[in-house]
Amino acid sequence: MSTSSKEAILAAAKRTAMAHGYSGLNFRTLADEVGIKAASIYHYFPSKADLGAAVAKRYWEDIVDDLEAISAESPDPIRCLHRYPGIFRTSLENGNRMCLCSFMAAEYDDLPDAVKTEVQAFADVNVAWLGRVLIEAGVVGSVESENRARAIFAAIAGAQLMARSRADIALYDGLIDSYRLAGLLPR
Amino acid sequence: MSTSSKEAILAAAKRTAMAHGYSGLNFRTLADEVGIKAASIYHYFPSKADLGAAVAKRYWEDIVDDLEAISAESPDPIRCLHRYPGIFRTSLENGNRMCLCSFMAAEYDDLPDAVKTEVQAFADVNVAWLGRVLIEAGVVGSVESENRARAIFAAIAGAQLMARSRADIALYDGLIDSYRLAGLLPR
DNA sequence: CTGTCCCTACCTGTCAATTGGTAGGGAGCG
DNA sequence: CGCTCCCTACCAATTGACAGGTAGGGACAG
Repeated sequence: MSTSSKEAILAAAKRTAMAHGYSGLNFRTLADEVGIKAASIYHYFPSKADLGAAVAKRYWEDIVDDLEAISAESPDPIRCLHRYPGIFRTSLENGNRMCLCSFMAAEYDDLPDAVKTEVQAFADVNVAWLGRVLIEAGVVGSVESENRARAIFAAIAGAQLMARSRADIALYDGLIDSYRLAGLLPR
Repeated sequence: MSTSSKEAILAAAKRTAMAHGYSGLNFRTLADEVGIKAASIYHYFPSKADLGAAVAKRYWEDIVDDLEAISAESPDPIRCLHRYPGIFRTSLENGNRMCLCSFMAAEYDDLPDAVKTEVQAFADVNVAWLGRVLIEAGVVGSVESENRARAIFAAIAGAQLMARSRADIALYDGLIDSYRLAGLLPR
């Protein structure tokens, strides 16, 4: 097969979790989408918690790739910062989905520990990248960079959440514009 | 009884939904908390969708009261804006819970239409209040007030989400500080 | 004052569907 | 043979929902 079942399971689980969260994942629906039987998923993932953790981990690993791609393609750090909101915009474009880890942040209380860890890692890699680029761009000093990075990350997650609740990408774009106008993001 | 069963159901459902979302609501657990049987809830709410809509509606109605209280107690609109983040902070203080409607915004795809309506109403009343106070404070003109209000609302919702995923109120406070430093919120 | 009627506020019992998870088997490959 | 990959056939628990019953109280006619 061109893609293994394990990869297909991860891909389908990612799509589902971005629309319905961790609690919205279930083995039968997932198996149908992949074209195998529910019990077969247990061959690759011993439990739902393991699957959830694997999906969340793969999710932030993919985001790291995207961030590195932006850095590689845009030598100008300001240009990188301009492109950053596009990552979250993509989820909305893709069937009004949202960031897996934002959804799971809401589900925090019901998440297995292994999944919580990966959700936090997602925020960490985003904040790390943002902090680095903010310093390069000279937007803030190294002391404030992490706080500002967190603020940008949280604000964009909130914008995505609000836009999703109206199924309105233009609302997302407007919020990003407002963040720039207000001074949270560079112009 | 001092409080009717209907009110007790609404209160318990609110507490649960703020921690586990709409999908986390279930009639048996709810009934146990109230001290009645699951079937009895149907006497007050014909379906889970009706219960969800009633809880979300009550939620934003209570927020309207809180906002009016802030306006009444603080003649200075800047002081009102300073106090606004406290509303979302309270949820975190209360067992690391989060805004009911932020949670439900994530669950958007699985929400009955009646519930969606109330979730959007929550955002509307917040944005309306913020927009009004922003104008009074002279932070922005009447043209930009709604956009800025939405930006503040979304950013604070995002801050709450991020703080919840770490069960860390200090993180929330830090984010609000950063919003002020960056110019999104008035100093 | 009394019997009838209907309402509110619950209850017991049950159902069908969905869920995460398990036991054990089989086909094919090295 | 042993390993990978996937299957059939289950199970127990949970869930939203429903049917039908009952205790108590108020209203009101006779």
